[in-house]
Amino acid sequence: MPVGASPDLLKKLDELVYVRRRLKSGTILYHTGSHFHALFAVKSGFVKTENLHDDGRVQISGFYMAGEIFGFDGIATDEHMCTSVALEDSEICIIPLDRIEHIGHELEQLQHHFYKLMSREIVRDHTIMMLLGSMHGEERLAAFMLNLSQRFQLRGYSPYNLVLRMKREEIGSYLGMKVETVSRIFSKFQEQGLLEVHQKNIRILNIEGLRKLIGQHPSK
Amino acid sequence: MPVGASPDLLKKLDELVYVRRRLKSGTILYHTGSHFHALFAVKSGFVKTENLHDDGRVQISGFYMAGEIFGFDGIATDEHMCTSVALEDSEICIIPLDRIEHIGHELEQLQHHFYKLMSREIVRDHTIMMLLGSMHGEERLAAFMLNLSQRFQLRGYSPYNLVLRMKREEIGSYLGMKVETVSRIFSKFQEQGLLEVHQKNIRILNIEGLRKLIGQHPSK
DNA sequence: CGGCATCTTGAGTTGGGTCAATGGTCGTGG
DNA sequence: CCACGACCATTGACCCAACTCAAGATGCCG
Repeated sequence: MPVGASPDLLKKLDELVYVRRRLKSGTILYHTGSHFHALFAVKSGFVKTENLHDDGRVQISGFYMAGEIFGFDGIATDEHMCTSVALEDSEICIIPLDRIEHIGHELEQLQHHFYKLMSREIVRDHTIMMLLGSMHGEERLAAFMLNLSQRFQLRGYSPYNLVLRMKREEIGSYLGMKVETVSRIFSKFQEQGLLEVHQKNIRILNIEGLRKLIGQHPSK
Repeated sequence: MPVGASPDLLKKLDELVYVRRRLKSGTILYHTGSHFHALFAVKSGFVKTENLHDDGRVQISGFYMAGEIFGFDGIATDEHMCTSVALEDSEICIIPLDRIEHIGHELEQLQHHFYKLMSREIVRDHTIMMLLGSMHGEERLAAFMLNLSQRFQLRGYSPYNLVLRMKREEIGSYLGMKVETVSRIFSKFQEQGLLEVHQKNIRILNIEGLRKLIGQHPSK
């Protein structure tokens, strides 16, 4: 699920960075319809991207943490097709696409790296589609926690003590369920000794238990 | 939702095509884990891509018709992350990625075209996520029919008389619901005079009605 | 300390799943 | 040309996971 970048690539990215920018929590970086001019790399903090439907429904399509890149949605039509919002005070790097394409022209490997990044985003999306299309609530939340845990570890944080940056409602939107359901499942996981939940602080007590949960009800 | 290519691009693609290949209905073109070596353009016919979970669950992640390109899932790790299957006798073109990258090196516009194609796939996936995460069965099927209609039109077929190439079960897998539910909703749409359903032949009688259906139950 | 947002929990409802039976359609072989 | 069998689609009856509505609980910030 994570869309990350190797340290190697990150070094090269430094040459691409146009500006760094600080975002207050809640800041909208771009929204649906705004002109695409660059990709964004999360330097620190947490960002969500969400798709808004006319009738007011919202679907969160991604959460991005330090080291991850987002904004690929804007390349197709030169207009962003979703909205990105900082979930906490964050710092992001702005990477104009034409610069990638230009430097990629000289540095064939960089071009390939960017194809890989986009492909990874596609694979990640397919994972979410699998989750939304064929898993039960408990499996979805378990998969989500495991994914976060893995990404935290990748970024040098503990894979067991997570601090969620999003609220329950946002988790629900991402996983295709209502706040109440998210809350109930958290409680259930706690009763089962899988997690310890204190607000946004989650401690994973039984990671194997979470793993085994997925694929338990191969019904749906 | 569609991932297509402009006629302009298609012309350039001709230079990239390595081989054409005929596929019998049911042929697997690549499967999860197989080595990635090329992208594929549908010349004629119909192809699906599906993600398989260990426990046997299947999630169809895309349907591709003439003029559309698939296989981007393999770029991330040089291994395909899903399985592609021909839904009817089809003809496809094989486009090695290194050739794209090479020619793209000379022809900057081509490189940009490919970024656009991948971005379009990402945007399409987000649409499906929205559908799976926040729509009811009826809305999903309505959105699916409208999307197919639009793609048929784009390829020069009637947008009203559709011949489905996939079975109900596959529609269900794509839309995150069971065969029976797909069938029930088709029947309901027919009763309401929105569609005329004869097996895989669907006639759209009231396209506006279908559109209005989406966003009707902004609940979920 | 008060006010507001977020989170949790309970009770009742329902959309869509499960299971089971029936009905069509098509391809094959007698 | 018709009969058989395999596969696919439809329909009905029943059930359950997740939704809705409503009430509290908890935590955060001025």
